[in-house]
Amino acid sequence: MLDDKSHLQANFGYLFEDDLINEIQKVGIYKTIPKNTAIIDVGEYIKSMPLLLKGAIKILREDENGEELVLYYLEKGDTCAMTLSCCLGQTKSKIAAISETEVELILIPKEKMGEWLAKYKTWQAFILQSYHARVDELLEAIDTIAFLKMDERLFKYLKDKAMITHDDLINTTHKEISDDLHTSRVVVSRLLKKLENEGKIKLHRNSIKVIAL
DNA sequence: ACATTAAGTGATT
DNA sequence: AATCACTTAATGT
Repeated sequence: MLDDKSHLQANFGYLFEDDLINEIQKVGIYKTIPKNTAIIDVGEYIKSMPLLLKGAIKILREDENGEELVLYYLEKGDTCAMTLSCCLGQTKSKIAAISETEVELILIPKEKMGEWLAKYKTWQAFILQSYHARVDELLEAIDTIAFLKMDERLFKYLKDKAMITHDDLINTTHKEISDDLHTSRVVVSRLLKKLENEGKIKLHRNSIKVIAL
């Protein structure tokens, strides 16, 4: 097993005091999750809150038919705002989460949430800041859907994806992209072709190289 | 060689 | 921008 204390300190040490770090280490459950794994599904009850140490998680809205739409990504140092409201309100999750890369995280039992809010100022600040950041990202997602045309959305999607994986070579299919953007594969293929002709990307089977970052 | 899956394209709404 | 219908290309068995 890896030394999770040092991981914790590296990612959250500048935010939390030692006491809190120690307590997190004591009650938190350290987990490694492989790439492309469902972490939370719509309708599930959430029993613990994740602190992301490494990797990226895709957060998406999903309806009962499995129709989906990507909202935003979580990266290291983040936590999921939905779990905050779910933990406090005891409601079912209204979003789904899938690991985009291999992910390392620490699960905090939900009982500790409220306790730490009162006990540690740094925890309170972290939760508030995190909530704020997620709301901002949600607004950005809404703007993207409402004001950007499909071709712009697609290019933004590719850039975001390259960003979070730190790799300009994206391994995915047109079908997967169309699912994430909630459009059809044919549309994605056409627009990707256009982007390639504009010299912004290079297409291969099962992968896309982003050129204009 | 054949089947399967990914990607490209014209035509229509 | 979505859908249909079809083609072509790549890959697995």
